[in-house]
Amino acid sequence: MTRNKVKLAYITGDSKRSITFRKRKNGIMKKINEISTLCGVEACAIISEQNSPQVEVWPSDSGVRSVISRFRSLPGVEQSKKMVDQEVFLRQTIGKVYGQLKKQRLETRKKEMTNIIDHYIQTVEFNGNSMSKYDLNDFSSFIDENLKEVDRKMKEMTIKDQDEVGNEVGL
Amino acid sequence: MTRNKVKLAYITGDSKRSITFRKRKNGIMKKINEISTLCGVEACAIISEQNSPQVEVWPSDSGVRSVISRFRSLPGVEQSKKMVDQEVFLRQTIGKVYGQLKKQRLETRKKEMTNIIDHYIQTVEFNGNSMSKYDLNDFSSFIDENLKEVDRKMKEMTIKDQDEVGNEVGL
DNA sequence: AACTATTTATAAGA
DNA sequence: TTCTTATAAATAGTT
Repeated sequence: MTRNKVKLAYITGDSKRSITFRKRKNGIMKKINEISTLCGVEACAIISEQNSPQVEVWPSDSGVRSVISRFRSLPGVEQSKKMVDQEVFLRQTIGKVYGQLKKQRLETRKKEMTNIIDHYIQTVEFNGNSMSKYDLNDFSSFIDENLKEVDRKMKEMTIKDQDEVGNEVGL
Repeated sequence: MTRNKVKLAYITGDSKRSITFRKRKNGIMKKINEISTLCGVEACAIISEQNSPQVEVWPSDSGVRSVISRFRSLPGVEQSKKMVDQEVFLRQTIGKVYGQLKKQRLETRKKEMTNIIDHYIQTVEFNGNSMSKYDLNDFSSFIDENLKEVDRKMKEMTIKDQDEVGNEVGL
């Protein structure tokens, strides 16, 4: 897709395939986060590791998801209108405490993800095979990359602007 | 991301959000298929519909996935080498019978997806809520779009070349 | 891991 | 809604 157009077929070169896998997996995870934030929907991707039964799950932010989920369970509300309010409120709240949360966020998110993945592993049979193994390594690197960008942006801004940063990074 | 740069925050306009949702969902599904084909991995995305508990699952082709899955369960093989052979064989075989399958493919794929979704719904609790409803409408439109492209390409080619088409469409 | 030349995705507009 | 098009984003090959 760039220096050359790539033919849509299995990449036989191990090194080339690994690089493509890592790049594209990150791209998909980014887009999962984006559609979740932009459209207020729950979304995740499940991508197996190469040459192993290990499975990678990328959930959208679990806090946002659980709020949306609880909101949806309210009986008889005008959901589409209220959802907007809920979202606005959620983002403002997150923005206000963002400074405090920043340092703890990496560890917290890892734990959330571990819980979510455990939940899947306990309950999902994927493609007919029970999932019994998983790997958090790639989550970590993806998170690290995102946090770097967030930290850079935070340095340029005042406290007053931080709820906007919260939005930008899809928190 | 194009005529204007879009801010990563919830889109409050219903119409705009719907359009973005549909476009981006298709984009993600396309990329899921691509990474699956390019890297020989199992992949799927689970995206909820807006304002509803309905869930959309886009599996990579279930036939390919089950073959890969069975291959992986073989004990003590050099998986990375054999996987290449397996993939090549799989693609050639699919290519050879592609002409025959073409007409039945839409219906078959819908059934496969129904089965997969049913499997998820029976076994997954998603975000703490049991998933009990789903919607195949968007699958149909996505499939229809793809089939259109496939059919167009098929008309330009001889039987001899069809295994290549099989590759191109990620079959 | 970082860099760019290109391809691809997509927001607006028709 | 579908198509078009200008621009943003993703990414293949390279360093």
